[in-house]
Parts: sequence; structure tokens; C-alpha cells
Amino acid sequence: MSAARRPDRDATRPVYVISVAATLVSAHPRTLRIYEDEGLVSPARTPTNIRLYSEEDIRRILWIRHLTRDRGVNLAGVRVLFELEERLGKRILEVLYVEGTRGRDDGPREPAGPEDGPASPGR
Amino acid sequence: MSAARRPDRDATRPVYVISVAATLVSAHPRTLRIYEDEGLVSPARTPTNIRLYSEEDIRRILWIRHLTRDRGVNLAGVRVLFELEERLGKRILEVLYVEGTRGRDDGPREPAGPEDGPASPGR
DNA sequence: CCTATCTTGACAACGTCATTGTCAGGGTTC
DNA sequence: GAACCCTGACAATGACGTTGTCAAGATAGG
Repeated sequence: MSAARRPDRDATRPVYVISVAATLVSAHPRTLRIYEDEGLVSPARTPTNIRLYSEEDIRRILWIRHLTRDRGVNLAGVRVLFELEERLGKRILEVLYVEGTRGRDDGPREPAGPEDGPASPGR
Repeated sequence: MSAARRPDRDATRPVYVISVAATLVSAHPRTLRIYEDEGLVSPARTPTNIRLYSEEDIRRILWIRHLTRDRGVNLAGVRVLFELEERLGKRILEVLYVEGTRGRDDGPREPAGPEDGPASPGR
């Protein structure tokens, strides 16, 4: 599983409908719609207006979940952080994970995000 | 010394007691103590345990006020932002102000760099 | 000495927020 | 036709930010 190296399996490819996406991030569909209303994530839409989340969208949402649940940051804070990330180039948040995983064993392993390991939520 | 031109006017010099500091940032003394409990600011203390805020402390607090009141960020978010700033070296927050002046010109001249700029919140 | 201000700790009120949940009326998918 | 999606609304729950006060004691300055 998780063998995604096919070119056609782009992480930006919209594939998950909201119920699946919600399951993937352990949140209520309602919550995902709220994130979208708040401008924190922008899933693609089918020609008939159905939301489709890509792998990147999922990762971005996992960032939001991490920041809000583990760090106690509210959505306004998440917005500022994303805004900052967008302005300062890329992954500045990744720096947080190094500390977020508490424990000083400088393991070169992946920051171990909520699940797969966060990658910059570039939209 | 490599210090500023005037040791007497060092921005790190502790001078304001809590009531004065509270007035300067338009907050209740209680609020400043909370900021300290949250580890967001660390004013110096006299040998007899009285809090003394420096100009830098004041600026740091003004940042907190701006982020919380104008941006809606909670204290947990402020903590993450400060942490990020500390880790990424310099004033990353300053970037926010460039955009912060967009939309509503709330331009809080106080917090940002009316004098020297955010001057990394230091500790 | 006296009075104002400081200290910590507790408790509370007020408004806001994050999240989940549901109900409605209607469209889409298979 | 059943299961899912859409938007919009309303609400409950728990937590947070800020201000405010009360207490009992230490400190500063005239």
C-alpha cells in the first residue's frame, strides 16, 4: 500500500468524495465543509459540483487537524500559518514537526505527521 | 561595547511595571500575567520580584494583541508563530503586516515597526 | 508609618470559537 | 430507487480569551 510513484497517480489528482475524505482525516464531513468555507482547503469539483479531494488536500487537512487538535491553534491561526508558508516559500511548518514530535532523538526519519507525514500544503 | 549607541536607552532595559505596561498595550494587568503564564512574554524582575517590562517586551505584547484581536489568532497560535520565528531566524511575522494592511487599513502602527520593526521578539 | 502598587492564587462572567450533529429540499451516481 | 452529494440553517457541547474581583501578603516612596 501507499505505493504511489506512478506519474498518473499525481497527488494533486482529485479522487476522494467528502465522505471518504472525512474518514481519512477522522473528521465529520461538516467539518471539511467548514474548512472550505474558511478558505483553508479548496477541493476540486466535478462538473456537477461534487467535491473531490486530492492526496494533497488530505495532507493539508491533516495539517489543520494537527495544528488544531494537538497544538490548540484555532482556524484563524491556521490561516495565518498557511499564509506565512505561502509567502515565505514552502514548508516552514515542517520545522514545527521536528519539535512537535517531542523527544530529542534526532531521528532523521520522517517527522511522522498525523499519518503519512506532512508535506507542505502548497495548494 | 558593541551594544547600541546608548546603554541607557537599550530597548531591552526593563523599565515599566505591570500597570504601566498594561496601559501601554491597552490590556488588563491580568492579561499580561496570563501571557507570561503562557510563556509568551518574560518580563524581567527586580530583586524583589516585581515585574519590569522592557520596550521589547512591550512590542512583543503588541504583537500578541495584534494577532489575537485583529487576526483572531488564539494564544496557542501565537505560541506557534513565535516558535516558528525563533526557529526560522528572523522576523517572519513582518511579512504578515505587509498583507495585514490590505483590506481594512487597521495598520496598527504600534506593534510593527514604528521604530525598529518587529525586531525578533527575542527570547 | 501609610498608602499605593506589587505578588500569587482562585473564581467567575461574557462572548466567541471548533466540532459535531441534524433536518430540510433538491441534485447526482450507479 | 437507494445511497450519496449539494446548500443553508439551527443547535449542543466543550473550550478559550479577556476582563474583573477578592484575598493575604510583600514592596516602594514620601
